[in-house]
Amino acid sequence: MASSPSATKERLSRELLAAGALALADREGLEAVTIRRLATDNSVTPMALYWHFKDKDAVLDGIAEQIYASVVLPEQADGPWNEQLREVLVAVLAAIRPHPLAADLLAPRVMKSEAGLILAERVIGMLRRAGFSAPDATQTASFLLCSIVTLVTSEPGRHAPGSDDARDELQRAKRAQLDSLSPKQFPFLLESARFFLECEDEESYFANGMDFLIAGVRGIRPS
Amino acid sequence: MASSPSATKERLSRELLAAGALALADREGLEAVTIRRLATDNSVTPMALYWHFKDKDAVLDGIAEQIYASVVLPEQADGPWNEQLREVLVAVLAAIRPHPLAADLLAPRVMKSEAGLILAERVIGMLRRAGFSAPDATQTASFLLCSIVTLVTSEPGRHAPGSDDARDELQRAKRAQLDSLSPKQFPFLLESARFFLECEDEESYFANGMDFLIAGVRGIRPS
DNA sequence: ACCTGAACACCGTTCAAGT
DNA sequence: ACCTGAACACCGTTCAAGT
Repeated sequence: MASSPSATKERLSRELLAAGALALADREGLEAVTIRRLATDNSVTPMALYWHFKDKDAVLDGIAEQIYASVVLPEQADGPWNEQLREVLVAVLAAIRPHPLAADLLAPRVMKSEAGLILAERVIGMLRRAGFSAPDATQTASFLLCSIVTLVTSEPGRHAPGSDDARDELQRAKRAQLDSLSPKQFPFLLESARFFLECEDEESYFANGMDFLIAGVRGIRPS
Repeated sequence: MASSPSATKERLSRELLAAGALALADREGLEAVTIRRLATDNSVTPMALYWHFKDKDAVLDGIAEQIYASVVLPEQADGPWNEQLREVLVAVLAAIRPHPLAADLLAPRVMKSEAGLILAERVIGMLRRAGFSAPDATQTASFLLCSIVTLVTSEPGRHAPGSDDARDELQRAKRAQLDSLSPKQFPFLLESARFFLECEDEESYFANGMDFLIAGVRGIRPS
């Protein structure tokens, strides 16, 4: 059951533990990420983790750090601000999408890792050059990054953790609940029910989201 | 220390408990909301709560329900879709703003309360009338509601729980971290540091956010 | 219907101690 | 430097029992 049950007993390390924690979160959700669970998965005492991390929050910081570090930022180039911005946001989205169950950690932790700082610097810089004041660029950049996370965490039919059976069960319950709504009071919700339960076309969902965000920025951009 | 230490020993009830839970979350944050803590605050055994709630998650559902129920939806009127939409989003924002520490609960729980369902129905309906297809209206409505939450949870300088001293300490630490960044590598971040730490003009922050969202919707709206 | 008592399996964390 | 052992204070939850 160990997440990396290599017979070669490797030394523990911050990076190794963080990688295991991320993998665990991806498989079983964030609630499964527990000091004690990580310990047994790494064949070690719970207290061993406290050598590598200050406390549990630092472990979660480590998970977030890994995801931010996996963002492959496009080369700095010149071109229309909106195209540049889009490229960066697409890169962030691509890094977060593989980790829907860990994404809840990200928003409050951008400024807690080198990779997150680099990302924030980049986005703020782009907005500044696009004409935003310093406070507006700051707030908009922060909101944009959170929005990418939201796009992933609130995707309809996001695969929850747990066994397939458990998920089917939950899916059925949700459908039953929606279908039982009064057609007089909730006509649109009834029509929308199936689109809440699963995302038929993920690519167009995310493409729409990106378009929305770029349009939003354009809308409040000082001319 | 009880949250409602009324000498008149009232009977427990779902609503009373949920109200106490929300008040507690507002004061001390969601981590403080614990079955056992609620029990002692209400001078009762932890197990007493299980009569009124299936489990802890149901308690959290109760908190979210209260916030959604506090949304004062504007009268249904006809007028340009964007003005109508704005009014509704403003109403949602007004309901959430008083509860920044509980807001993290809201996004995944819209469809779990009557008030949330009414809200979703309303927004989807508006988007449908504005020309959106059923799937697009569903996804956009869901994203919009999450975005209002994001606006509140990621407001710079959002007041964290804990004593004033503890917060000042945290604030100082953050400032120190930001100020210590390399000016060559993070020029924009340094310029932005103060705007991360506190929001100088809350009203313009939220007004900007609303403008952003409406512009986003306009941007992806089918003509 | 509404609440208590005792018990269980699980947490995060500290502190002293080992190598 | 890196890990263990024992212990503490806290969780959520079940089950049987009381009124």
